[in-house]
Amino acid sequence: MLSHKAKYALKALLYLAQQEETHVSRTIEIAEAASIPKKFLEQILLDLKRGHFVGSKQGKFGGYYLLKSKNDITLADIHRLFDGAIALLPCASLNFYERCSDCVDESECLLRHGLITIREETLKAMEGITIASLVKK
Amino acid sequence: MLSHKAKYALKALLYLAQQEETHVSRTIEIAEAASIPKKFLEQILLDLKRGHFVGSKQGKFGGYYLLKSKNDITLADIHRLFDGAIALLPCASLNFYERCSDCVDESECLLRHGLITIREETLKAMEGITIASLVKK
DNA sequence: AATTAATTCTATAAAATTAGTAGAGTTTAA
DNA sequence: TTAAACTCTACTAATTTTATAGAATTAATT
Repeated sequence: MLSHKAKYALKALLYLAQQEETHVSRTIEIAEAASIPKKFLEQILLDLKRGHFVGSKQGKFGGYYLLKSKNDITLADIHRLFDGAIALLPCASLNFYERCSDCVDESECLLRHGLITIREETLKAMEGITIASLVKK
Repeated sequence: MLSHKAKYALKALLYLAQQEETHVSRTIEIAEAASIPKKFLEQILLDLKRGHFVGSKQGKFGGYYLLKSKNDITLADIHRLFDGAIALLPCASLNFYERCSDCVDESECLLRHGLITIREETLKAMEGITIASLVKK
C-alpha cells in the first residue's frame, strides 16, 4: 500500500501537471485544491524537489512547478522516493537490495525466485503509469 | 513490502509443502528449519489455520499440516491474510475497499484509475505464484 | 529600508503498526 | 497421570507514520 506521503505527492504532481507550463503554484494553493494538510505538503514538496521532480521559486510570488516532463514521472519513481522498494522483500529488490537476516543461503531460497518474478511484473505495470497518463484519463 | 508475518507464513507453508502428505510438523520443528521465532510462529500458524490453509492435530504428537492443496495457495492469498489489500490504495481494492477521506468525488479521481490498473496486473502476477510453483523451482 | 509573502529547515509529538514475548489453558497419546 | 503438543489472551518494546510548530531565509514590492 502507498503511504499518505506518496499519495499526497501524486496528487500534488497531478495538480501541477494540470496547470499552465509557466504557472508556479503556491503550497497553500495545492494543499487546498488537493485536500492535503499544508505543513505536511511542505515536506513532501521539498522531497519532490530533492528528487528533482519539481522545481521551486523562493520568496514572494514563489511556489512550485514541474521540473521533469509529466511523461517521465512514473508511479514507480514516486513509490521508490517515498515508500522505498517495489519488491515484496528487500532480497528481491533492485534499488533497495538487502539480505534477509534469517536467510541461510540466498541462492537456495525458494521464496526469492517467485518474488523476483512479481517485482518484474509489478515494476513493468508501475513504470507504465505516468503523471501524463493519469491526467489524460 | 511483505511483513515478517507474511514472509514467515510463506516459509512455513513451503516447509509443510515439502513434507510427506501424512506427516504432521510440530511448531518447533518448522521454527528451527525456517529460522522463525517459535512463539511468533505459533500465532502465524493459528492465523493460517483460521484461514483454512493448514490443519492441526492437538495434543502429544500433534502439529500442523497443509489443508489446502499447495496448488491452491497463492501469494495473493497470503498477502491478503497477513498484509491486507493488494491494491496501492484502499479505494482501488477489491477485497479491502474503503473510500479515501480526502476524496471529493471518487469517479473524478485521476489517481484511482491508474491504481486499479496496477492492482489488476499485480494481482494476476501474485495469483500465478503458488506454494507448489515455489517448491518446484 | 521596510514589509509582505513565500520557501526552507530542524525539531518535536501523537498515533498507529509491527514484531515479538509471556504465561496460563486445553487437548491428546501413552 | 504425565508429557508434549496446540490454543488463547494480554502485554511490551521498537519502529514508522503522520503530522505540527516555529524560526530562518529568500525575493518582490512599496
